Amino acid sequence: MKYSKATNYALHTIAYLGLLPSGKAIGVKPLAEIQKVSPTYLSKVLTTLVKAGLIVSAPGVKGGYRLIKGVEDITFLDVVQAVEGLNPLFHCSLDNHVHDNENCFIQQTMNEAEKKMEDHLHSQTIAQVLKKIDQRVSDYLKSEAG
Amino acid sequence: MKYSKATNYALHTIAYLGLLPSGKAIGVKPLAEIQKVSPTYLSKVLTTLVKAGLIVSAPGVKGGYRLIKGVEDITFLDVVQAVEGLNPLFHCSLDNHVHDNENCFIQQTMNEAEKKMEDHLHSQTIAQVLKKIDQRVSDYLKSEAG
DNA sequence: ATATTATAGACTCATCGAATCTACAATAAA
DNA sequence: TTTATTGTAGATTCGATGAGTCTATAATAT
Ligand code: SF4
Ligand code: SF4
Repeated sequence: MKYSKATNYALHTIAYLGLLPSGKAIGVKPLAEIQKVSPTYLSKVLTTLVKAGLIVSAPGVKGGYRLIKGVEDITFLDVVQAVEGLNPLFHCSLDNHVHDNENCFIQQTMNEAEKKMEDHLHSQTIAQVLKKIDQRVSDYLKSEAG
Repeated sequence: MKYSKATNYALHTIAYLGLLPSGKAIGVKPLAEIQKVSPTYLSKVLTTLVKAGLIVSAPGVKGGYRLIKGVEDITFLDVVQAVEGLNPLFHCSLDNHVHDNENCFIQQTMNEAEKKMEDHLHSQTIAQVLKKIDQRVSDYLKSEAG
């Protein structure tokens, strides 16, 4: 079990967008170049973020992607769920309702555990990334922006 | 991202073993029958639990699987990690060490979140499953034991 | 109009979960 | 010691899905 690469790309892209001057958009090409991924694929990932309401996109010459909300209002959970979806990590194997799913302690425990993880992801914002990010990372991202 | 079916089988099997009289072993066939999975595949899953030190196996006529420790000493985390492994859910995409991995807030946050989940899984034991398990489940398991 | 940029869909490829099959090793009971 | 029983290991298969490519299309600023 592991997070998809798409989640990785999404998190990094959001952080990168947070470094831009407010309201400024940037195309997928430089974003893809930094992360060493193909533009078309990254675009596909970013489109899911658009649909999730985290960023907006605009075609055309001065188009690209930009944040909607401030980075202090975007949580890790927002990004992770936008990419990974909302299905629980653990799912009961029995389709037939032999068991009382409501009161099943196995499901309950597994879901509670997942919730703990989600709670933490919800408590951390992208703003904190930009604050605490290692200076070298910031410099690197800025230099790659060209 | 989701837990494998193997984790599901493992959790249920451990719970089932916990229902047996102390020290008694049971073969893979009834275990597989209850969970509607092939014996050979379940055996493969259980072998990983053997290697993880959660259960012991014995070949031969009166052989089978049985628990080593009491159910109050087996945590969800034990079972989950035995099957899913120890690799973190999130892994940095950059091989080259352009960034300071130690201080990266993205990795840090994702790993902390995973740890929250693990902490909860560590706090819950199989004993609690057997205590809180819905009576119908218990009855079902026992009846299937034949 | 035209260059630029995002989007959508079909498609490919590799990986991995899930499972099967078979051969083999170990053990208790006869 | 033989024999039936049971777990183990390896090779192999199958399908789903993550990851990515390619191409065509739509939208927009200049
Ligand atoms: S014990 Fe819980 S998780 Fe397992 S089959 Fe029953 S309801 Fe599902
Ligand atoms: S920002 Fe963190 S997770 Fe991303 S590439 Fe750098 S070290 Fe890795």
